[in-house]
Amino acid sequence: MLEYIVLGIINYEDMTGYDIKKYMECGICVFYKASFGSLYPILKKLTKKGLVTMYESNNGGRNKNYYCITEEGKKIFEDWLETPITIDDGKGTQLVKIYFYDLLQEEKCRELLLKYRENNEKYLNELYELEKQYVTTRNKDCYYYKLSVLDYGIRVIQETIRWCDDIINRREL
Amino acid sequence: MLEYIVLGIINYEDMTGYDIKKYMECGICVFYKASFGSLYPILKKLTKKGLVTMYESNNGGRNKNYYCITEEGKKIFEDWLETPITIDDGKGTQLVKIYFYDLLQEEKCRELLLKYRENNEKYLNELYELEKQYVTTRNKDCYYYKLSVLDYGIRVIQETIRWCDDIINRREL
DNA sequence: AGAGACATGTAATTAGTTACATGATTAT
DNA sequence: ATAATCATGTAACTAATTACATGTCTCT
Repeated sequence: MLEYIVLGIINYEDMTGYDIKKYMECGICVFYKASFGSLYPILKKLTKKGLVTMYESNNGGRNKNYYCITEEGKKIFEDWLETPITIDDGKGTQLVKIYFYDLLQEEKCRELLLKYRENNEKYLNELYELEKQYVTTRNKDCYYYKLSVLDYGIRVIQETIRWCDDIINRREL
Repeated sequence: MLEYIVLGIINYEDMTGYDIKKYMECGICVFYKASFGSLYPILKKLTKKGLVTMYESNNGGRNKNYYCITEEGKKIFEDWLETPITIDDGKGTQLVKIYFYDLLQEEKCRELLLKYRENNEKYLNELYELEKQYVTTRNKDCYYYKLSVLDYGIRVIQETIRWCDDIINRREL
């Protein structure tokens, strides 16, 4: 996951590892937090794979290692970006893809968002099913927090669907 | 994390690894999904640590490996349960603790939930700050999806706070 | 001179996944 | 009989964290 995020970020602009971390802290952090301990090794790995290249640069000051995406890196990133967003991990980290959706054509974007919305609807129905089972087979009072947790899942998915609708229709946020 | 969930589940009732997985699929799955590849090794690890014990049982049918929590296991689990829920991971997996909150005394429970609510308020303000920076320093149209992602984070936290209020006040869900 | 941010990295560890492998029991 | 579900496990791999280690630059 982080590999793709890194590719996506340096796709906008060449950056150092340190810059990438700072960049992530203004937005992507909502879904994903990176540590230097994962970031630097990933930059080396991507270099070895030929998806990025490194060059040193000293704009007046000290030497810094800048990373730049290669053509192959761009391709790998774009393929990832265009694969549908899955919800089966339950953590929503896949949602980070949407952060980069301004790179997609409007039509593709709409298609992917509608697909994602649809998957959320399906998942929501599964949660409703689970809830129904709880309510009918168990004593409600003993399971207050267990039901609450299910309710939380339902609320988040409901909000996700509303949000999808809003961004698909480009409503004022 | 999964270690504590496993402890929490067999704390209710002795179970096999297979049972634990089934059990998780009715509720906890909202936050956490386990595979057998992680579950079985964890059961062995917990046994080695002395937090659970294993016994074979054949209720008429084939032999199955049942796991039972020890006194020490209970202690470890309860300590984990009573430590405040963190939100800094951004994935919300820590929320799974609430699933087990019926084990806590009402007062402790309320205290932990209020603390969690408070942390969410703080985090929400950080997100508002980020959003403000985006809106003032960048061209809004180029950053539509980046802003959307921030907006999503904000909405989820807002919903989380509402949900906290509802369960603290034991409102009908 | 010292604090704090900038900058890069490694080592040990933790936590988990996927795929594979095997076999028993139950319902149709 | 055969498919589905029950049941247990291992091996190879992936992904990440935390703590450590080092040093530079900028501002006050």
